[in-house]
Amino acid sequence: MLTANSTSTEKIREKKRRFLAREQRIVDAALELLLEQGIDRVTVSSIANRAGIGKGTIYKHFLTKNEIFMRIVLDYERTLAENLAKGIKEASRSNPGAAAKAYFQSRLNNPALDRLVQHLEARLEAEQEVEVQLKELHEIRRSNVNSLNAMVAELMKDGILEDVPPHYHYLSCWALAQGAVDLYFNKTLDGLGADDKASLLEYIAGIGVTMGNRGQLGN
Amino acid sequence: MLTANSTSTEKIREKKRRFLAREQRIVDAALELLLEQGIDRVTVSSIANRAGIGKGTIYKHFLTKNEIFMRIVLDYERTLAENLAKGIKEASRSNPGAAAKAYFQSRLNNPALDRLVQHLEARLEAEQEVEVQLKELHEIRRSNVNSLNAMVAELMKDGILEDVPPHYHYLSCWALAQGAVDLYFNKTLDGLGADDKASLLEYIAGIGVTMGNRGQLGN
Amino acid sequence: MLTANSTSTEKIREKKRRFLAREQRIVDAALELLLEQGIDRVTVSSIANRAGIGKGTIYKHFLTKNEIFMRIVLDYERTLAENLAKGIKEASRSNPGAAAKAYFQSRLNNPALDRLVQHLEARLEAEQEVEVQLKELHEIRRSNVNSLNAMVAELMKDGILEDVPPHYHYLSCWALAQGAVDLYFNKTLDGLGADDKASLLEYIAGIGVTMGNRGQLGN
Amino acid sequence: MLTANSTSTEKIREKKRRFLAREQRIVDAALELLLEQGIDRVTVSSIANRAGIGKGTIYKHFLTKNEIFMRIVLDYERTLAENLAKGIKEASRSNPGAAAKAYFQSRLNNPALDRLVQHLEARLEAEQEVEVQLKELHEIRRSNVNSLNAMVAELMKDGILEDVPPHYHYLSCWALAQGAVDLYFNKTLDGLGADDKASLLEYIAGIGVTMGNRGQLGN
DNA sequence: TATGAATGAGGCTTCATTCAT
DNA sequence: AATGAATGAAGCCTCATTCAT
Repeated sequence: MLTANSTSTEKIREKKRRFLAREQRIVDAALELLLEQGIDRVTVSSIANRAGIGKGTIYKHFLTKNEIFMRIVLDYERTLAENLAKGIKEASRSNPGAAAKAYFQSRLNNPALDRLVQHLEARLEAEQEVEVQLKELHEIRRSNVNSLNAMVAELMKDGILEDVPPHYHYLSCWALAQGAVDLYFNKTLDGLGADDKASLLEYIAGIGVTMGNRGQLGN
Repeated sequence: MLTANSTSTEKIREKKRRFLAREQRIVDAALELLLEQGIDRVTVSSIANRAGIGKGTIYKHFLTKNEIFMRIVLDYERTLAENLAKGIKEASRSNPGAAAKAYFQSRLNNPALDRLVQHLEARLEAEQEVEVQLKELHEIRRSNVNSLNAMVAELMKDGILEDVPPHYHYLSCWALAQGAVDLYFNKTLDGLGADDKASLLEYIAGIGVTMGNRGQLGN
Repeated sequence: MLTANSTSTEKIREKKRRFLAREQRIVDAALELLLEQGIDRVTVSSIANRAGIGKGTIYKHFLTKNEIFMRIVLDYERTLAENLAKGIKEASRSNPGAAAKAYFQSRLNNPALDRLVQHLEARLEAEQEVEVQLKELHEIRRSNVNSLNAMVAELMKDGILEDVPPHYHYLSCWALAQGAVDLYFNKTLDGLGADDKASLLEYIAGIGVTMGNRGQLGN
Repeated sequence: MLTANSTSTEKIREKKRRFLAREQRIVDAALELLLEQGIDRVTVSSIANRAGIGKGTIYKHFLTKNEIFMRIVLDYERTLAENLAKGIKEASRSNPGAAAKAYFQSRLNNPALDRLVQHLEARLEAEQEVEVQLKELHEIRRSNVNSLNAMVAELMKDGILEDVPPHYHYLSCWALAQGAVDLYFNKTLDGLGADDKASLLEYIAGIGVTMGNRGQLGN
């Protein structure tokens, strides 16, 4: 009996595992295609093809095409939140820029992906069919915002940061990251070599990490 | 004959004038709709309706729908270039941030429009049908780049700016502006009041105007 | 000027005429196919093919496929209402069954069509997309009902009809007609010859015309 | 051996019993859903869910979805035939309307079901995949027809019924019942209260039971 | 010259049926 | 034997573009 039971449990688990693996395959296939061909050119059919499954199977995992896209956005935002959380933990008097650094690294690490996610979100933000997930997205961000507010308040109390409303600091940071990503893909930069591009991003990240610092001015 | 000729010339001119006026009406209508309803919801039909002309007439002015969008992008970029040119002219030892300020003002003046143009460009950059206009767009930017390079080199020679490759300066500026716009529309910020939002943008613009300044460092 | 004007007016009229003619072609094509192949087998594509037009053209005339079907139902009901109205006008002491006769003739004249319309209505009555038209349909019927109530009340006052609620009379009539149509298509009757079928319908119509009559009993 | 054998036989019987029970569960589930949601909205999946079994299992019992529907139609027709047979047995000089009464009661007892079955049959009558069952359906009806013919002939001989072809009598009856059911569900009647509706059906049934009677005429 | 009706490629989604476990 | 994940045919609808008037 015991054996039979555990076998059956295992089977169910195995099934679930495979189901989730396939779901991931769908998301991965979609992501690949989005990066390769652009949002407009990705169809449900092409995703299914790339994932090596039938078109109908996709709809066992996602209610609509937009839900797949939304999933990509949420996954990205969650990873970002994790990295940011780590950075916030490290941030301290001796290392006040840790959070900003973590944030920049996370986003500029794969600029193409970051930019894709931005554009996906822009398209999804008007679709009611993903309203729920959009709320979840904003929830994740709100939670980050709270952590950041706390951290920044601390740094300001220590005189490390300029005394402006806390969110000014990290929102500027965010803006710079966002812009850096767009910059990365701007065709006007195509004249620059890859090395030069990388240095540029580093330079910008440097601005992001120190901007608003009192330290720059003082000691 | 002379009278007749001049009359006929006038007629032709009048015709041209009206033709151009209508073309502008199309572009204006498209822009209105894009801002009101989002890129995905704007159809050629709706543009024609809003412009008060027939759908077919649009195709006397533009070969494709994307050309209308491209036109909006180009118009925007040209205005931006003009404002930047003015700023560059004003920039000097006593007012080193004039260019950056002009740039930020121009873009953050109407963030919705700036963001729209960014997204339009993102969608158009893979379309061959507007290849020519895309080149023109990059040409405008390249020309700005040259002016900026000259200006920045001057400021660096005067010790006002950090000694990094010149384009680092204005590209950072660009990135920050780009990001500020995205920030402005991020749903997570919906908690902030309009006043607070405006202050934030000002704060960011302030960073943009001074970032890279030696002054900060060297006191 | 006058000529030009009248010509232009004519042109517009001609256009409208052709537009409506095409709309009718769509409806006719749909009706043909529905009768030939059954509701389930009729697709928008097949309607377009039969009508000799493109698939997209259909959507210039109807918002959805169901609207075409609804149109057929409404057209039928309107014709029925007209015929009934004529019958009601003719109904009198000396010819009390005129309305019933008109009604039966109208419906049993083309039983296949009548049955189709019944089935179409059954399928459409749950679709919100034709809610408005459904209301219109019920409006037409309600209006018939009022006329009938008046007529029946008159006949009852004259002692020609049994003294039951007025609507009992015509609703029985309706029921019988409805049933006669179904009967006509019942495969079990396939053994009967066409002549016999026709006689049967006549017999049933006879019942319909006289049922509820006092005259039969008392004269 | 004997015991073992009988046990094995029992087991097989038990198996069959359970198999049939499940088959009935499927049919019941389908019927429930059809009545609740309408034909178009019932899917094989939903039937399986409601029956509490897997989708695949349904295909151990029925070759196609339409076969389930066909089964419902046949079951209904068989019940109807039984009730009619009882009515025919009771029909006599002193109670000539027994058959008609039985028929009306059977059909008007649950109008929703009756109407559903009509619509199911209409959809199935063109499907070859249920050709065999359709023949069976018609066979049941033909058998009824023979009994009815005999009965009506008897009543006519006794001068109770009008002297028209025998099938005229019961087919009129059928038609009226069919129509009464449709009537019951017609949205135009929604103004009537439930009581009034019931009275109406009774009135119609009354017509059905006596129509064609000589008694009416001959007083 | 301006028009807008006509077009049809192409996208998304549903669901009856199959089949490996 | 029962299951339900996978399948893909088939249908509806949109909209950029064309072209006859």
